[in-house]
Amino acid sequence: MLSSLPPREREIVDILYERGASTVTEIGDALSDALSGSAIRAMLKRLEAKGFVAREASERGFVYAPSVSDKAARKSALSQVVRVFFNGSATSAAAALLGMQDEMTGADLDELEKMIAKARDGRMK
Amino acid sequence: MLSSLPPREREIVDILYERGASTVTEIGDALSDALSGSAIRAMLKRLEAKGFVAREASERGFVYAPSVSDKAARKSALSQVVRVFFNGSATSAAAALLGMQDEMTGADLDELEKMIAKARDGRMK
DNA sequence: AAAGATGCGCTACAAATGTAGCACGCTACA
DNA sequence: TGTAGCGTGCTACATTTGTAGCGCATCTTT
Repeated sequence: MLSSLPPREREIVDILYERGASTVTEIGDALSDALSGSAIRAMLKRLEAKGFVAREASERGFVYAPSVSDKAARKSALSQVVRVFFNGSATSAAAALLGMQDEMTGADLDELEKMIAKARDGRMK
Repeated sequence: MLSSLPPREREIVDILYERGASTVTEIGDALSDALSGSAIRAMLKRLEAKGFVAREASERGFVYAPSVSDKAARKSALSQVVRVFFNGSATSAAAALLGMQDEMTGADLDELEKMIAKARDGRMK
């Protein structure tokens, strides 16, 4: 599980999920505080050993990417938050999301409504 | 920030948010793998030093609780996930929540719709 | 081809984390 | 009234993290 990673390693995989496959240099730029390249590489090596990231050679050196699918990682992260902070209620979580209005446009709301309708359809079998 | 905690400490504060104020023994029970009481106490001590938990004496010994408000913690956790996994789109995140249907009842969906309507009202000022 | 840049993988090491053991004080109850 | 049980606070120690430095290839650029 992602949440079982130490802070720095965690930060790095987060960056990887956030911006997709990246090189060491790119990761360095995205990092909250500047680290030496070798430090980053050492982290990545551990992450690789633990099976959280995979790397692939390319022109500009190695590019690193999370080895757990975005989908799975999302789901895991979400259920984690739902369980810990919302007493297991996905609804409450969604409601809280709604509350963060600044991050939601009117169009977003429309779309969400559609999804609800759809979910409702799916549910009545 | 919570996410900057090492795995075990993280697990402990999660437990605290999940079940509210708890004693060392209760935390021990909730832990994924059994730890000695003193180990847990050492963790809590560090957490306390870092300002993440506060303790209060009571009949049955000390009870520990998160010192960051649930509300703030929720918000922080949520934006974290939204940023990392949903490209900053709260909507997408909410949609994903919808997708986890097993965790949503029909009544939940109704309620959500109401909240959307409300959010829409709030937005057109 | 000399002289910089890059990018890479060690190795090394300080600091933080994870955990247990010990000794102490306060019940409770045989 | 001693002894068995908790809950507590050290202290100590093994492991894991976090980070930098060095030396080696490449790739550029004169």
